[in-house]
Amino acid sequence: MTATAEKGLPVRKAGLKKSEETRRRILEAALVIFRERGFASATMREIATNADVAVGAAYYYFESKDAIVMAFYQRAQEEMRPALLAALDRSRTLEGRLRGIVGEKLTYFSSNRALLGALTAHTDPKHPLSPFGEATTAIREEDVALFARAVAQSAVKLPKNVAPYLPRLLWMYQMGIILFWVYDDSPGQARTKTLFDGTLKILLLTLKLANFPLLRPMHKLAGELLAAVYGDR
Amino acid sequence: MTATAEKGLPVRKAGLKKSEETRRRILEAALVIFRERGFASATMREIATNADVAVGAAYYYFESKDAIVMAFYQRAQEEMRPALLAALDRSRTLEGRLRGIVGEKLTYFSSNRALLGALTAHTDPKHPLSPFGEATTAIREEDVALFARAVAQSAVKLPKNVAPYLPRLLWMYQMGIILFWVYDDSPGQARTKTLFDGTLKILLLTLKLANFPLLRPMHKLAGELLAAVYGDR
DNA sequence: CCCTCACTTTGAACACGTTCGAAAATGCAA
DNA sequence: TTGCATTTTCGAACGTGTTCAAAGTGAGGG
Repeated sequence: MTATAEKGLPVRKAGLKKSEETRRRILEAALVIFRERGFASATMREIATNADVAVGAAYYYFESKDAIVMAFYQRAQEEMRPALLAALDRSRTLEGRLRGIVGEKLTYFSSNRALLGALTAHTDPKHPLSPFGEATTAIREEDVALFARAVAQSAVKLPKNVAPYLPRLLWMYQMGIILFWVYDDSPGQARTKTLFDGTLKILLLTLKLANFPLLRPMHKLAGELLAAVYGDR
Repeated sequence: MTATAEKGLPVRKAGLKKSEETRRRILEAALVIFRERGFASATMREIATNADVAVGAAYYYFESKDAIVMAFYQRAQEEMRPALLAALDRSRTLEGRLRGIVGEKLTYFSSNRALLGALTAHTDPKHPLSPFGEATTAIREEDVALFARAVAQSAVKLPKNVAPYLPRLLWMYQMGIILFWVYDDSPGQARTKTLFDGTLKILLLTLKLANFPLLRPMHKLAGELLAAVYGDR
């Protein structure tokens, strides 16, 4: 080890203004190029050049090229927060709230659809950009909490053994919709709208039907399965 | 363009024995290293060295590092074919057949779980290794046909509007199970077994319940949705 | 025997993401 | 101001996947 700073986490004393400016400039330069020519074909050298720094500087502020996308994602999470919370207030029904959440997200990301692809591209939980990995735990949990609130005061009554998993299941569902959207080539991503409308109806119908006695064996199975796979947390 | 051969597709005259031997040697060397240290950290130079050729030769036989994994996948498909067909004959019930198919696959890949991860890691249909992409169309369609046969003479009766999609849905389901298995850290991948058993029960129960009049609105929704999303093919 | 021509093999070279030692800039206490 | 530690910047260098012009190989025809 040398005298170099350890992780790009300045010790916060003075001069934090200027360095934040630089970090911001690099991020912005990167996003412009990402949007223009895609994540893969963007070059760290080019990003650095456009931000008027040397490559090394880019790596002083961002651990890796992936980390830049991650920073974009984190910023998105912060910027979307108010709109998402507002969406919860706008409607009391689960349907309205889910429409609100997913709608807000797709709107927010609409000009960055390809870039979002860099995030959804990795299934492997060990990959730093995977939506299922450790690196994204914080964001994911905040999101799950949002769905928990969406469910909380709405009129959905579920069997006790599946209810605790509903927020996580809804998060998964939302993830699927977004994933589909990212790779949806239809004009205006019309197919995603169809998919969302259709699956949402089915979802709500399923929740309603869940209380019929006929489906009791189903609850039991589902509850046991969820407990086993998710563990106890 | 030079006098170089165009695509690694020899014109078949003489000497095809030797070149196939070389191709095989490269593939084998690569697989050994992939299994030992994973796909990512394996090096084309190392693969070439272990196969007693120069890097260039490796690229003469395989378009890319990814293409080597693809070759592994194609070989797997061929080698598994008899066992999969046998599994269909072994049982007449859908449950038995699904268990057979998934069981055979997981058994076959058990010594290459990490390597399979290189294939399942990519969601993006444009990625050459994505299970959903064009590059894997042939393999995917053969697989879907297998599920079609599995459904064909079994006793499942489904509403006419969803039945045509069942093979593709089952393929998706299987894909999900395999994906879970690839990243399943539990000892002996026990969680995957739990997941498979549980979801399979739910799946079969759903198919049974599908004929109850109560669920008619569900069929309608599902049928319309599937038609819209899958298109007409 | 040697020439031809397609097939095969070679390894230097390229662009990429990333690392790192060192220098420059900055901030602060004396 | 000076001296010193910390933060920031730099860019050459490394290992990677991949490309490509050049050279090697060998079977069949002259």
